[in-house]
Amino acid sequence: MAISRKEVARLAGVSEATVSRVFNNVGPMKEETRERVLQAAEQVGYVPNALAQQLARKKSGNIGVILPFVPKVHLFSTYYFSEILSGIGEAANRSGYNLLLIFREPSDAKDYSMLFRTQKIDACIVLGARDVPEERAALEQLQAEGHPFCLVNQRFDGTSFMTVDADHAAGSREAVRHLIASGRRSVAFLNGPAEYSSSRDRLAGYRTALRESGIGYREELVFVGNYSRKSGYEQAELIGERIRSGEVDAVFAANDRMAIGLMQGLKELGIEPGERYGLVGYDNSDGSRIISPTLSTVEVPFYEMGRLAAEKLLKEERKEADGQQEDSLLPIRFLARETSTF
Amino acid sequence: MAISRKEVARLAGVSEATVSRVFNNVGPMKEETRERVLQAAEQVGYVPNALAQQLARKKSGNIGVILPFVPKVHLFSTYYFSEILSGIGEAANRSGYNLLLIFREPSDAKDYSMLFRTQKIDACIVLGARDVPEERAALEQLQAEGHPFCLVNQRFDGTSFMTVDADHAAGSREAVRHLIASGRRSVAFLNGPAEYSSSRDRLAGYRTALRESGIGYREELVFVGNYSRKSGYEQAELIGERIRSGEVDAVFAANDRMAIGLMQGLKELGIEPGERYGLVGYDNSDGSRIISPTLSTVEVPFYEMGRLAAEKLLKEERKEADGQQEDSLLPIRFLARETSTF
DNA sequence: TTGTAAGCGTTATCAT
DNA sequence: ATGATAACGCTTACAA
Repeated sequence: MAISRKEVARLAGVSEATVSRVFNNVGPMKEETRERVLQAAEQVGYVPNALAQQLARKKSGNIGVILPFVPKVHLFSTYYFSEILSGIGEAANRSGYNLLLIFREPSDAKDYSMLFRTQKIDACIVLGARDVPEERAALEQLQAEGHPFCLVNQRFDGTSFMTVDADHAAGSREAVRHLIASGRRSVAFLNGPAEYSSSRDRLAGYRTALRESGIGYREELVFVGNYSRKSGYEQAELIGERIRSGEVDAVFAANDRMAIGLMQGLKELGIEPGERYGLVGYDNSDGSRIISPTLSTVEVPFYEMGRLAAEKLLKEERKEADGQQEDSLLPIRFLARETSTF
Repeated sequence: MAISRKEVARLAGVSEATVSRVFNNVGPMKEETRERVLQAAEQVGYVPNALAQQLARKKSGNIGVILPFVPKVHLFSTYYFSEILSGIGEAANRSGYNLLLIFREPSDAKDYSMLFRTQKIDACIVLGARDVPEERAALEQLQAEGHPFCLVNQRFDGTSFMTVDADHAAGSREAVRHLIASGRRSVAFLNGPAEYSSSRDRLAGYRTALRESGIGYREELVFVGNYSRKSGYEQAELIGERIRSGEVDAVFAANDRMAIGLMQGLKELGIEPGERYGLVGYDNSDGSRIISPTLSTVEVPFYEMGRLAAEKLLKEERKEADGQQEDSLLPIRFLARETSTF
């Protein structure tokens, strides 16, 4: 059994309350008493019991991180989650919070509220959310019940959910502008599902860039995958035809994985990126540097986004936030590489 | 404030103890009482407070997962951790355990023991451990204090730590055998740091394969990187020379990242894999399929390893283990792809 | 500056 | 089959 305050108190000749005070560094206390307690604690190897603290404080000290359960995942980039998670970890660590990992099984009902009501977590960060009724309902419930949470890389229109997002419209606009500026005339767009706000943002950026260049938007040049490499690969035939016919001379893909899949598919059809067609991906994933020719892409500050989400949440926990915090979009950076160069 | 047993008890006209019994499904009880309680709970929206349960049970219900803190990580494969983590998640979820993520900062002293003594976790899984004195000491302390833990993909010789590992010696042996069988005569080995047992296992497998083929082991054909792509890239010059001189006609790399780095470095020197030299990596990472030519590699069941580690631990928690569980090595699978084919 | 004692919301033992 | 009640180990008024 563990050593408790009691023995420390007895050994130091003080009350249990005093031991607590010393360990919480609260209230005034004689330096001598302090040292006596600390020494006694050291002697018996006492450390406060976190469970008891949590119960007494009514705080678990845990931040829940909800992320899609993706065994054998190749849907999302693992890079994406690793970076965000590390960012969250850094901020949480620094504030003495722990991270409770929660895999959101596709099957089970999204009842995030339960995590709060059972006091397992004090706040949570939701990754990989989609704008579907089920998810919206779950988040609205959280908000209604006053539980602090923050979304990363996903906004829900018409709500006031706390969110950390990057400026995907700007990133996409730049990517497409680059393609046009380098002489491409007809840029196809391989987007992801519209349930992700980031997909919608990218579409907006794509359209903006076209408009700014006086190029008409043509719906038949917009293709949709699911962000997996396979889904990019599968569009190769269709898009390849357009390239052959000269109808398309560049593709902007909503992420690197799809871009890479597409690139591989087109290659099998004998169509190489660069001269033949310009290609830009999105995420600056490891793969984009590995593939040959190297993939032009857009860098997203995932790590920063995770860190920021945790910091916002923690700030609110400490009540430092007066209601609204500004909801700015983090800047992205376009990276020109070989696939978009002649 | 949260609703507690009290109100439920009052509303159902029973004692608080009875409410607990119903929720824990313990002891005999009249079906009618049961329903009355459940209904009352439903009515006021009662859910048991996890913190109170944990304190009373002296169990946090958390499994700690310790992993290296790797911001902007490109040292370890994120694929590696994602897979293992998902596997752990599946097993833990199924048993009602939560995952507490703990980033091991390179700087701070490894005091895993504290996590147990404060009762934050009931058991833990250590990822990415290295066989260095500091780490050994921390783990030995855990064992001495009787805290259950399990290592994944890393063994410590001379200890009886619970471990889940894959048969890297066999995997490496097969990889090298394949290279030799396909006509290569002089296989260099680009290994990772010896603090990882998996590096040492691979070396053993490499040597076994050579011996079995009657080829002498030559230390000067063994190179060491740190598992990063960069470290593979940096060996290109040295290894390239050997290839040019005909001293080396194949390379077995201890992971895909180094293999890919090396491959890129050699390419810049005008040396292409396949005909010129055979190359085999290790991990079957995404990159191995993305790169061109595709990288022959060895598949490791990371997901399974994570799942197994959690299951072993949970079995012990439930005292189902009679001391020793068998410590078998999970099988790996060699995948021949383009870089090792003529 | 320190002690006393009332929670915190359960679990689990012992009666009844 | 159910009720009382003592832990669990801490935080935090309130008293002294």
